[in-house]
Amino acid sequence: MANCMVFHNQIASIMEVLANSAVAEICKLVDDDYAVFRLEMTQSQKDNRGLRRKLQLLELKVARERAERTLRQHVVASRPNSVKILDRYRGMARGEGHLTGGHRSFVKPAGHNTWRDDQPITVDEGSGTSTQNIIMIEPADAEAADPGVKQERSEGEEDPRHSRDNPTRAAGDPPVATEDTAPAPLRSQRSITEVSGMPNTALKSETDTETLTVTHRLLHTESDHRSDPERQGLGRLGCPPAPGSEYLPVFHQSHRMVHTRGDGYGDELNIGGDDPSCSYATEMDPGNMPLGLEIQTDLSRGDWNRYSSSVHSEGCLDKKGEVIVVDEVTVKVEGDVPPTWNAESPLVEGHSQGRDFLDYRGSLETNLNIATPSSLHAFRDLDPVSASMGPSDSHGSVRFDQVFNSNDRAKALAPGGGATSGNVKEKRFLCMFCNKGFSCPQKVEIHQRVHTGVKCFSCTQCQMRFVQAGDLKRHQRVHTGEKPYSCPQCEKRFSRQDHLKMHMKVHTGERPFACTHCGKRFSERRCLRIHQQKNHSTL
DNA sequence: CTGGGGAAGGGGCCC
DNA sequence: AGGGCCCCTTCCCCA
Repeated sequence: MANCMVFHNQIASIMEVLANSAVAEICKLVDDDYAVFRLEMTQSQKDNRGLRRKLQLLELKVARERAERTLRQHVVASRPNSVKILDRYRGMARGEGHLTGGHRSFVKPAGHNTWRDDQPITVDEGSGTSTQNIIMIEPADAEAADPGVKQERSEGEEDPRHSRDNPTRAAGDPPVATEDTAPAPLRSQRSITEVSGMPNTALKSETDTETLTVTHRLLHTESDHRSDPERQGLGRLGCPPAPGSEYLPVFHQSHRMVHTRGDGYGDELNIGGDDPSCSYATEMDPGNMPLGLEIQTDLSRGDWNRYSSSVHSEGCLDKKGEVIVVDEVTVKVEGDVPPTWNAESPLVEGHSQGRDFLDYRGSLETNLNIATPSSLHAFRDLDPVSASMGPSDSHGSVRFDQVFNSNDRAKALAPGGGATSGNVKEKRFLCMFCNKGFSCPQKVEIHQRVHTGVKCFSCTQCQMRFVQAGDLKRHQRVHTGEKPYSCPQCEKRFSRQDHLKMHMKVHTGERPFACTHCGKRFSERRCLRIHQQKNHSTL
């Protein structure tokens, strides 16, 4: 019996040893295979990256050739050596171009609050049917030729639409018939030629070139110049101390828009950056992406993605405020500058202190396609928002005529108030969409929601969403019925003070808007406009 | 009935 | 956050 037990134990121990050795062998085999597999994977990925780079280079080359060919066809003959800047967005941004169809596409270069007399402007007003207006701004080289002229036009050059900022009004003059103001005169001779009906390919090519270049620069500098407000000790709403004196374009972008490629590289991304407090979420369907976005995402297949998590932030509720701060090292212009590179764009001139500054609009212009009203709508429709939210309604579209307050931009970039001034509230952080300056990146983020269509604040009682918390709060009075403002002259109550103010005109008989044609006065600008359109239509 | 204008209500956005 | 201005739409009244 004892022998039997001993034998059994020996058998058991042998079995255990055998099992252990088998497991060890299996593990070894798995490890070896896994190592080989990983090696192969790495090699494949390396090959893929190499092929992608080649592809991008080829695309770049083709795009550049195409752009050059197109430029040659449309170049303005008067300045053969000038740098051409294709700027589609400016025209669209002001509600011009094809957005308003037939409106003049007279634009002022972004970030450029001055117009020079030596630059002819050619405005094609008769091409309202164009679906693609391209503003070619030239030339940068003329700036150096006559640097003093722009000082003469540093103010009072704003779009008459923005009468709020009109100095004449500020001086106390009633805003009489502001709608009657003639369309913006050709304020200078800046040579802006709108090329109507230019094929998209031309613009796409330009954008392609710029995007690639900008992306490469970001990649090269990201690790060194990444800005992390939290790491810098910034609070949620804190504004950073001014680390330098340059204007800093703030690069804010929803990373989800870049991460939806689904090509495997997205796995490397940190997608945990969503702000949980924000009910907003953006999903871009690659199939529905605007053309320009595809360009960006093409780049994202490569090295771009691995950096994107640090580049992007949702920015909802101002929690993160991550920005890319691009300093002068980042934006050094090298010799091989694409024709559209804004190395000498007006933006540079706006704060020239011998520093180089690149306009990232070219890169983001790919995403600017999102910001067109139609695509914004699509953008919203793609937005699942919160679980309580249904499909987006028709509200909330971005009105570009309001968005682009050129006077603000002028103030932001004015020599006295810009980077060269000693103002405490330097507006060093630029919106990359419209170049408007802000004093801290958080403000830029909030502002840029205007362009991106990001609306973080949703109403719990309806499907409305808002860019700003205050807007939501104000909106909720619609549901609550709260009307804290009462008219002292009558029983009427209002939910908003400005509505009460407007109402008070009923009692005061104030009619500040007068028609310059017939003298009829109106209490509202809208009424005057309608009146003039119907009775004195010159539009 | 229709069009013009007044008034109110609401959203967008900037300061 | 609140104030303020812009714009728009809608409703109503009246000639």
